[in-house]
Amino acid sequence: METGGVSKLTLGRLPTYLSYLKSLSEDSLPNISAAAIAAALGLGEVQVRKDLAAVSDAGKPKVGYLVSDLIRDLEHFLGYGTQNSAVLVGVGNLGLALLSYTGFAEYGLDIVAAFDKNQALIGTPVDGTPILPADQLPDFCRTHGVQIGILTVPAEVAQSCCDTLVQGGVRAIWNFAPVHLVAPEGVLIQRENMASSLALLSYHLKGAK
Amino acid sequence: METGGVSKLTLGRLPTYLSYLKSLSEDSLPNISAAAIAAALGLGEVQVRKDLAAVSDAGKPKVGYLVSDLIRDLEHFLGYGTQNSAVLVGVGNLGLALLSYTGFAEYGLDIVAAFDKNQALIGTPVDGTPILPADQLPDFCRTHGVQIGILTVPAEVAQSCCDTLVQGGVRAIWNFAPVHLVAPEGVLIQRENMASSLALLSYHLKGAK
DNA sequence: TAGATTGTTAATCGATTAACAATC
DNA sequence: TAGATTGTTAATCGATTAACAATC
Repeated sequence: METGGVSKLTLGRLPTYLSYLKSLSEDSLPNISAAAIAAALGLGEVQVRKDLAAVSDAGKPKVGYLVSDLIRDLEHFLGYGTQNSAVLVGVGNLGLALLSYTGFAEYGLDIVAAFDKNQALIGTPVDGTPILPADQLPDFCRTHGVQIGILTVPAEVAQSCCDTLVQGGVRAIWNFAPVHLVAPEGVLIQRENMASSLALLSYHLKGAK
Repeated sequence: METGGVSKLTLGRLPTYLSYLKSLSEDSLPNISAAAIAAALGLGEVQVRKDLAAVSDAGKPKVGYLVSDLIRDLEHFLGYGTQNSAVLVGVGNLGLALLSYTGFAEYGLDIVAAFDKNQALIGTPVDGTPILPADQLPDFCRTHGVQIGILTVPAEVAQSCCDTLVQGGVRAIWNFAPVHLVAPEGVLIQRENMASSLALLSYHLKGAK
């Protein structure tokens, strides 16, 4: 998959830099070196420099980076200025949690509606987000130009929900269901694989006796 | 970090194989080939074979794998038979969602208690899990031999909660807070980086015009 | 036996790291 | 100027893939 000169791994680290820099911005020092960032985040110095060089030319020898400029460049590169509208499909426990999480706006994500097939849930908005019947999903996406679908449905129905989202013109899908999804060329499937994380935890404990 | 001959990436794929095989087990065919698994999961054939070879010797030329044997070997390797007790710290939206998610038991994870500093939450169990005051955290972990800590607290307090967990003898931490945590040698920090996923989604959309 | 499928050894690819050059 | 720090070019490392050998 092409990401325009920036590797997926680099791209995945950029939000970490950004959030670290933001946590710093109250502090008085206007500048920071790549070495300092690396130390704070437990990364290699050269890696940090290479990552940042791909995104910003605000670095000055001897001085380092101006924190505010670097924040601006990272936000611009990540597209956090422009909001992407999203729909959430599947208002179970996890879906509810994501709906009521207020931090997504900061990442340019705007959840405009949620969908569920359970009639009992429909009509009562969660934190201001309306919950609509599942059969309105494709029309809603088309009408509102929704670009992102968040899938928090059971594994068994994830693929069919994915298909419906694609029908509706959605071009990126954040999949929390523990299954592999198939979608046409041009539609990004980003899987949040919690089982994978759990495996790493569990294996570490097993190995450590 | 050592994982005993199996790379982190391989290890991360094993739960995917396992869950796919389980979804298959109702079907009548007792055998499956690595090629079929690869096709279903969108992976390379050789990669699947290599991953499975690290975990099982149930593969037979011409026949493939006996699904039930492969499931057994994967579960054994991942340690899903032995339950690991865990505590959850921070009963906000995400914490609540994880508490009420019933699927973790399948992965050998047993959340035995949750902790919060908010008095209003304490005392009322969520789905059978008691919520206790934060100051009892280290003692509880020691007394109950808790091995895993799940951190769903705000970024600002994540490091200090992490330290408390380590004090309590916890040896693996699943961190949902958007910060880098520092812990002593031997304590695994597994970060669930949602911001990273969002960056990939957002960047894909930006690139696709 | 022939062929399908596994498992392994060697080649490729991509990301990280190390060494160096550039510059404020 | 000297030194700190950036940015880049080359070397290393690890994972994936391709080619092959083994075997039921």
